[in-house]
Amino acid sequence: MGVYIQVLEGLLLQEQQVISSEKLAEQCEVNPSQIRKDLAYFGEFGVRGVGYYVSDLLKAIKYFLGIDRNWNCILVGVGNLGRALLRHQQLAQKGFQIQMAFDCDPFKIGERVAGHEVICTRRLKEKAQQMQIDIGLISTPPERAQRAANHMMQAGIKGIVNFAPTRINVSQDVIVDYVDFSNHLISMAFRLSHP
Amino acid sequence: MGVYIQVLEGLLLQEQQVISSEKLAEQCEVNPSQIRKDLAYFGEFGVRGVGYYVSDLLKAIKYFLGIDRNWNCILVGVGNLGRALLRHQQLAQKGFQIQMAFDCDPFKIGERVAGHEVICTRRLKEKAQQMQIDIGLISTPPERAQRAANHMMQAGIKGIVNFAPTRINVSQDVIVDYVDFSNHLISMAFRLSHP
DNA sequence: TATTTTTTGAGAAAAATTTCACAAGAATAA
DNA sequence: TTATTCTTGTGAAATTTTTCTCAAAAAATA
Repeated sequence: MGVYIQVLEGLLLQEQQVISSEKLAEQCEVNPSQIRKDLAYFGEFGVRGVGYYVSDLLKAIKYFLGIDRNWNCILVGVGNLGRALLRHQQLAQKGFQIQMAFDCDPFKIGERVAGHEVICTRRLKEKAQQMQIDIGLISTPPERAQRAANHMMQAGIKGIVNFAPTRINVSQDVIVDYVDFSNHLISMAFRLSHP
Repeated sequence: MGVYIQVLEGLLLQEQQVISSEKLAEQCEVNPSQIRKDLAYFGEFGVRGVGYYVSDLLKAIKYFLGIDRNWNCILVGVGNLGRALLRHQQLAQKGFQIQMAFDCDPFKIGERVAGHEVICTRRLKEKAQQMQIDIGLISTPPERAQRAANHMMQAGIKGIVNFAPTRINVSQDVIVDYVDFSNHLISMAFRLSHP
């Protein structure tokens, strides 16, 4: 689904107004039927004999995915990855704005990174509740991920994206998504060794 | 599959020698049958009535996935994400060693990042061929990703992990894997808006 | 206007994945 | 030794996902 947005935004930039499922499929490297099924899932957006209107389709997808608005995020763990996330343009552009950055290292607290002052993690609840925070990003070392998650839960955050390479335990009403680059490299190693 | 490794390494650290598919499933948040099917795929590693020997299982999985050895990697694009990848301990620990870093920005060329001197991307072919490079990582802005991929293909690299949020075109014998964090945040936004 | 071409939407078919259910092997207890 | 308990490996069943196929709608052409 994210691929569709990526490709459609590219088309918009090239000022292409209409695209068929076949052409879109080519660029996304999937089957045309797949695309039609996916898009039909949230309404009839195509026009038979014509294709899909790029701009309308993009709006519809974004609305459907819930990214037609801003999502307030906070980040815990201002290491290398944390800094990369804080400076990442792409996220803010897509409406995922990292509003605050936390770390428990006294040497980092007070430092400014990409326009944010690094705050002590213990002040997370207090600080995060001043603003409605939707999503928490964890980029701590694995051994501190659970504590970061606990702080986030105490602040009432219901969505956690965990970049630390470890599982975390959360209450039932909290959604966790795991991101681990090593998995991609492992998958690559596997594919290269089984030609 | 990557989850299994993560959890098993945790168990190894806790010096737990044996684990049942049920317990492993619990920690990996999957179905026990799933685990047994997956593991049975590359041989009979369990012992009925007992479970799986953590250390043996880990070795077997790593062998099967092709990560029982080192993989030489290079990176193109020394921006924020590139720096985070260069400094990322996890990757090197898993045997994915980033041997060289390239960038086309004259201000970055010559700079040292995590023990690597940043080299001009035009010298990629020449430099990479001095050592057998297995995998190329792209962490450039999207508009430079294709060029980075071309350089990698010219150097004979057959596996590309693309962190830039754009599709790239490669010859048939090259494997590409796409990594895009925004997709994870999009998926989170979707799940939070459809409770 | 009628015919041909294009392309969607959706039901049917096919393929892949996940889960169930249980025989069989291994350990423990009686 | 024999019975009981545990837990794997695997064929069958269920579910999900993907692909195929084609009627129907829209545009282009004659």
